Amino acid sequence: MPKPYHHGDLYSTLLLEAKKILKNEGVSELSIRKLAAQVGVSRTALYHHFKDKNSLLCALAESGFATQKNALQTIMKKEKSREAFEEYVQSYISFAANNHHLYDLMYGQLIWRNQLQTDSLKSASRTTFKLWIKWVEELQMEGILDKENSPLRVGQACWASLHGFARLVLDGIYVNQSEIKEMTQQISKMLQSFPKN
Amino acid sequence: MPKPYHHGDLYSTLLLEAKKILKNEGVSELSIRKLAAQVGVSRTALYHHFKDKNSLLCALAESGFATQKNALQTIMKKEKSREAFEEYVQSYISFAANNHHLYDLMYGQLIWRNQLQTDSLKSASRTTFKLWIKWVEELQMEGILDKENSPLRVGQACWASLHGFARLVLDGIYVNQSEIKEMTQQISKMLQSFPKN
DNA sequence: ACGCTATCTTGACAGTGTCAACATAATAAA
DNA sequence: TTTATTATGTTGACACTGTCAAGATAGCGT
Repeated sequence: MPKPYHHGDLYSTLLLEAKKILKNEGVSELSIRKLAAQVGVSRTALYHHFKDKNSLLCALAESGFATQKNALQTIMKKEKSREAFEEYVQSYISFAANNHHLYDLMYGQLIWRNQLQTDSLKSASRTTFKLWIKWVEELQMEGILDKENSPLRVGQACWASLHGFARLVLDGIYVNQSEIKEMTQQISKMLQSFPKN
Repeated sequence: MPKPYHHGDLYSTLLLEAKKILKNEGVSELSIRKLAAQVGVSRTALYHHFKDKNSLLCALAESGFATQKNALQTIMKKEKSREAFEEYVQSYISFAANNHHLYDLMYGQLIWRNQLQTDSLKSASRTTFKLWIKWVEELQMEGILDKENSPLRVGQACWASLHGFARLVLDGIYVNQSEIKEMTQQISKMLQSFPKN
């Protein structure tokens, strides 16, 4: 039986296969033509399901925000403690390390520079960020994070630090694996607020 | 008089013109063919002066590390104070903001991922980093930065925060200009160590 | 059965980096 | 000074890339 002219569920298949390529080879190796070949479809079939390559990348990034949001939600159910905060910091860096190329996509210039985000991606990332700020506020009330500044400010500052460290690790500027865990702990401590006396 | 077959100083001219394109249009718009056309030379003339495109990009990044090193050197001559530290934080973010695409190149994955750096670039960046660590040590001795950890660790952690914030600004994730200065101050404060009682 | 629309295909175009082969100029050796 | 060598610049070609236009095929509602 020859393969049918219509694929049936090309949208999902493309996303799935694109995820594989992204995970294994990185965004630089994710070309539309290669993806199409791997799925067994012509070069331009994708354009009936995604506006362009950017839309595909946005869809991939969006799924990343969903998993990050889930991770946040589960940790927010736990007791608010310094240990929980460190655990989150640890998991944030782990997520970045284990999803190298996806993280690039989620927070990299490829999509964000020049505001190329899909509306759908915008709202997904905003939702995740808002949840993060909410948790920061809760931790502030517990005295774990600095109370002197607004949840938004503290959340932004903490996230900047996490993101910066993640980037340095991912970009190969910090490479020593044993250092990384140690440094993660230190950053976690550095971000916390401790009683002054 | 027709233009001579040999350019005379093509290496410098290529670097200069590449810098212009990088500054005005970004690395994504810096193509070898466009650069060659702009200089008035054939597409492949560059290959007699640079091994490949990556080498050209490394050379550009290298010049960035030189200016960052100079900035560090001048501020290190000043009195070691909390104000000096904040000034450096401010200048770091300013450098990133004013040299958008150059900063991308210096710390971005394009060069660092997969260890594509030129030996020359490696040593330039290492020199700048070592100087930074040295200053951190001096600030530790003044009680401005945390003394409990090694200069290397504290320097890495601080730099991660600066880099992270710079990236978020450059990638258009933080855009509000008025917020940026305020946040820079907060990060500067957050990184400093204050007496516990 | 007919027409409409969604889906998929091939052909084409303007880009990209870079290798091979060749042309020209400057420089070192005879 | 002539000759050989090396440095520098040129054109042609190749394998890529994303995406538009036009045409082919299938499914679905009327």
